[in-house]
Amino acid sequence: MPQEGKTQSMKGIRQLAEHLDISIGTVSRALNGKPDVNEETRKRVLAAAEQLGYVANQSGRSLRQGTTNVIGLMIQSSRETVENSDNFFLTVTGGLQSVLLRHKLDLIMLPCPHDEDPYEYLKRMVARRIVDALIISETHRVDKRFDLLAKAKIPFVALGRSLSGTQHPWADLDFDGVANSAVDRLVAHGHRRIAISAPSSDINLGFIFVEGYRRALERHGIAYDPALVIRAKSSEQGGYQVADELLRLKEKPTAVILIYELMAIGLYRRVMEAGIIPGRDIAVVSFREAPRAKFLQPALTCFRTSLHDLGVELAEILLSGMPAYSQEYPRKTRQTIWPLELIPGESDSFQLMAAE
Amino acid sequence: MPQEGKTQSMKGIRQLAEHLDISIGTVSRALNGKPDVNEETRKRVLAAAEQLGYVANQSGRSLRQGTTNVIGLMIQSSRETVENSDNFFLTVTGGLQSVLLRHKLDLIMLPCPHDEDPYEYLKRMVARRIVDALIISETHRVDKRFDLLAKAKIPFVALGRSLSGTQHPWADLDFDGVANSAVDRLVAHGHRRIAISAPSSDINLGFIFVEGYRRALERHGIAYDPALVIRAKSSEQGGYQVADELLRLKEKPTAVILIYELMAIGLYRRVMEAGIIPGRDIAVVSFREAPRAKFLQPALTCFRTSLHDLGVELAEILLSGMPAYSQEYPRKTRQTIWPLELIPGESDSFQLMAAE
DNA sequence: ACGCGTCCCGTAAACGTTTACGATCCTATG
DNA sequence: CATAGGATCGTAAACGTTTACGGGACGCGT
Repeated sequence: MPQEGKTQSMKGIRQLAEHLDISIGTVSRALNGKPDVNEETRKRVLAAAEQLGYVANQSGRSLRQGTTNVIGLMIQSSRETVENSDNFFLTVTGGLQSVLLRHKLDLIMLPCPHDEDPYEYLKRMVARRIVDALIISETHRVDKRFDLLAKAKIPFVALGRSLSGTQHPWADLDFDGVANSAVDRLVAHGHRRIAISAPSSDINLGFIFVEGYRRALERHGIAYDPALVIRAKSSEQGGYQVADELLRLKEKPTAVILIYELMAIGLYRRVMEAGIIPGRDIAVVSFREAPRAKFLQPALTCFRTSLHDLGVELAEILLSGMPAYSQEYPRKTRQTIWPLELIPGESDSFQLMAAE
Repeated sequence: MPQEGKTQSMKGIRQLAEHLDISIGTVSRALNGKPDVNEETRKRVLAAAEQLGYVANQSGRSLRQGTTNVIGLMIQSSRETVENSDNFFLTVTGGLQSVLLRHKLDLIMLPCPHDEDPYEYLKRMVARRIVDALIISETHRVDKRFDLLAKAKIPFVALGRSLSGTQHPWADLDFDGVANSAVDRLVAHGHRRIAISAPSSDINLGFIFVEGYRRALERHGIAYDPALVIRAKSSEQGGYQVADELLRLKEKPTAVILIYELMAIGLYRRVMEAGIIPGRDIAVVSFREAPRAKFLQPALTCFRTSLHDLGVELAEILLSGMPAYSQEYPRKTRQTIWPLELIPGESDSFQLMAAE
């Protein structure tokens, strides 16, 4: 056999078949691991495919079997959510891929433009049938996207819970737990007047975080004071602003809970401008652990989680909802509250004196 | 005609055709704006498609015309590059989409997993024929991906220049210019001993940045001292480390150029620990303008650019290389060095005394 | 009456796969 | 020997589009 055609055109499975002098059907079966094919011919086919660099045309395959083998992760680019910063999504993506790739499922990210309605964007993507299933993020408290996906019968999982009527699968960080642990810890250190910062309560995260905080206070018999809830952006400036507003209060808090560790930089600065030293005069606890949290002085007490593993969890929830994979990923519950672990620093390690 | 079937199955263009009692070919032509169709029937078809929610199946269309109408933006998730932080990619993506969407081209992001070779990943994506064209980022100084794409004849543009033999299209931030302007400005303020921080010179950015710096010094008749080039990570810790290394030098620099504004936070802290005050005892200039740059004290002198517009530029370069769009985006040159603008702060605003 | 051009539309063939079905060969069993 | 049945393979029909091609209807000029 002549050794020509190393990198020739390779039009498709048909050429591969006649190069091997085998029927096109057998080649397809060989490539896809179907049973009705001699092991030796399968070897030959795979070898030839490798050598000629043949890869099945995705369009043809999709058209025939109605499936694309692509999973979409829809993201927005609003700056309001804490998740946007850093490489939150890329880390989660890593976890997602680590399980999806095992099933030859490719992950793509679908970035919804600023100026387009996420609902309309999603509708287009769904209609185009470019993905088999979806992961949607930055869910709002009421989010039409759930109904759309349910009606279109396309499997999905949400990164972030919602209050939608239909029970849909989701995984979400345990912001409730974070707020609880933070309050518990601060109360144990003697604090009674604890402030919190959070994004707008329209964003689900903002709602849940403050709810957890409120209930934790209640549990400790501390009155909930709306003045201690500061809505701010999740940035250094946001932190600065939080400190600024807190300093204006008549009864100043002795502790503050932040939603994003970058805010601590601004908060530290602002309170120090006022002669107040974090970790001595005011306690600070923050979601979410990042290298810079330990870099601050005093080191920030914060909450850690593995976003990679959260991605794994999301992928498993998603696959459990796809008929082709559901027996491989059986599940009792398809809603996960993802735990976080408190990493003690020195920003809240002092004990408050008895006197209020 | 019965008003049923508002949200019925809608199998495809065939159903739409027989619902309208028109041939399938005409429907297709009507939808795609082809000439050979009566304007009135076109109206009818469009109305019916809208009402029934019909959208062409992408697989079928792709199969037939060999094009997917999807553009891919390949990204990695290495933390070594400055571009990874913040929402660099999301901002560029916005610019890309603003022009691509006008041509009904959808943009998807292709995240290459940590543990996969970018070259192999790209090969898979190309072979799958999931995108018509590609934007690749985080290019290395020698990058096999260019040859792969050239051989596969798939249009692409690189975000970041390279030294590949084949002349490929790219757009890149003007790091050379940044280094030049920074040096010029610092020299004008009386500095002669100027340090610089950059990522590894394997990354193209690291190479170019330092090269620009070296040539600028030369131009001013200042000797290039390798001890003043600090390779560090683009993070707070990196900035801290840079300061740390600089403080160890016998002849300490009076100014430092950073590659990433977040590094300034760490650098500020470290030098202040040593009793050195930024903006008074040492000048700091940094790429790249971000909200936090103005938030620092003293406010950081840095370089600004519109990443959105960079995305627009990238998209136009890309389209100019695609036969179907090239007449709409004629171009003389398909390589762009994207300018940045210096935003003066107070971190380098002092004049150095004559004595060295 | 005839030819010709224009406008619109229907027909059918492709695009590259997968897969149901049937055909062939071979072996084992009665 | 006859038959059953498993192993392996070839054939052809789908999947939903787009588009080249041809044809009918009509108007207009000769």
